[in-house]
Amino acid sequence: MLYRQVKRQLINDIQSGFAAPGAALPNEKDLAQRFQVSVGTIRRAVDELVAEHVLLRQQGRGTFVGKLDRERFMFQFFKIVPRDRPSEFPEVRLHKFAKSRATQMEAQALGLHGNQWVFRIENVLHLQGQPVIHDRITIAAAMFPGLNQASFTARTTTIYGHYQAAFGVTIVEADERVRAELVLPDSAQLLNLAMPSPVLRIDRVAHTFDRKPAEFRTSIVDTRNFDYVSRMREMT
Amino acid sequence: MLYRQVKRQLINDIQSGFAAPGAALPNEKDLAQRFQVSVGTIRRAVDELVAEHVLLRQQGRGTFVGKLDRERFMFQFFKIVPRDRPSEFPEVRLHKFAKSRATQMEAQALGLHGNQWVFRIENVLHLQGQPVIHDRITIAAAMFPGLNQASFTARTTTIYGHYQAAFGVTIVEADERVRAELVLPDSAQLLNLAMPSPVLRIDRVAHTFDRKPAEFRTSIVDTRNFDYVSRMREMT
DNA sequence: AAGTGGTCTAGACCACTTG
DNA sequence: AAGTGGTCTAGACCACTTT
Repeated sequence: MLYRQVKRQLINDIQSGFAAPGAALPNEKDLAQRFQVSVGTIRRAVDELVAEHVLLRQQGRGTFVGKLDRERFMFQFFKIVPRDRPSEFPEVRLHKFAKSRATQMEAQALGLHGNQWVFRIENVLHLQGQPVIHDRITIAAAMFPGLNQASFTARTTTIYGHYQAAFGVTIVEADERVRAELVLPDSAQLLNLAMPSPVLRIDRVAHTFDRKPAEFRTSIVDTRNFDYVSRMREMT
Repeated sequence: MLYRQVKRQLINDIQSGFAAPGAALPNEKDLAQRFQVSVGTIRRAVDELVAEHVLLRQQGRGTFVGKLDRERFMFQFFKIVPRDRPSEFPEVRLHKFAKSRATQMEAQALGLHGNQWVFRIENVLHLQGQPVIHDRITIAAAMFPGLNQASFTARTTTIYGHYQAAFGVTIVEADERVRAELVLPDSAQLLNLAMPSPVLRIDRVAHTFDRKPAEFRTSIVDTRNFDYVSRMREMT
């Protein structure tokens, strides 16, 4: 299980900031020397991290730490697509930003004990010029020290890219539970929906390494013109 | 790209029935000799098929052709789970079985040209004793020659297991599009729902090897007590 | 004890990117 | 031309299952 130890070390390098998002790793021979293992063992460890999109290999160029930019967010974490059109990056408008105590449900989803402080962020996502998604995000204040509305709004990347660049929190996977509901008044107003309308509700827990929960998000989606897409394959 | 050729050969062995579901493959050394490659190349090809759940490796015992039994169906293809309970295998009740001409939408989903014959199968799936899912399945008659209601009903395994055992059609992946709708009268009656009720609608295209479409299925789900779950990771 | 897959090694050669 | 990752080889040794 040498390759497991190598993988763990590489993850540590990323979490500690020693290997920054977008930066190149040493070549495989050098890594092999550093860890005192063969190149094949390095490749096995890197193989897994590439499969998880944590690292990115480019033949002839090198191996790089994955950045949570728009492209990666769209293909890995954004599953709302137009019914008969190509996919599109949403326009995100901040609706609310607050700091308060976690509810019991939030604490459970985020693995907190007691009434820890959390940030609560609400966004309305627009597609093709129309409001389509109402997001409520909850994150533990302890994991994102110093976060505030100004810095959050001033970010130049995706929300997950901001978590990664500003707080060293790399989101690597997410679990979602989806159901159909009648829209509630607050979301109806934000999404310009009549009052009984069916909407999709998505509860997502996003995790960083070692399946540690980092974000809880509930999305209300108007699916008159958009679908939630899912591909069933592999599923490790 | 030798390992690609080996993988293709192994898939052919499964599709042709030469390697039957549940049967053991020759050991890695013998495979290496048969294909005139090294064991490492065999391992690489088998690695990928194991990741796709087409093959199953058991240390000390051997490598086996994956069977689409209840366990595999549940963890790979059945994503409707109780909100606060462990998952459960559904009781499937046949509601309709018919042979007719494909609609344009079905023909497109299944990659047919013209008004080919299709089987249309409707099921009601029960969970915890209650009707929860209304399935409409469409499959091309040409891909399932000789299928009839008697043999379909008499199957002793899952529907996908039946495709595999009786017709050599192995489902390996599925694409789904999910949305919220108000239930229509026919589904409302089958699921005992009042008449405006929000339900989940899932359009699924299931594929066999080489992404060849094999089944189109629309599921209407009562999500008052159940969720559609999805895990975002890897996503090759 | 014999047979299976699981891990690791050391090295060769190829394909691609960059200067 | 030099440096990177991608493929393939041949073999050693380990862990597990079965007889």
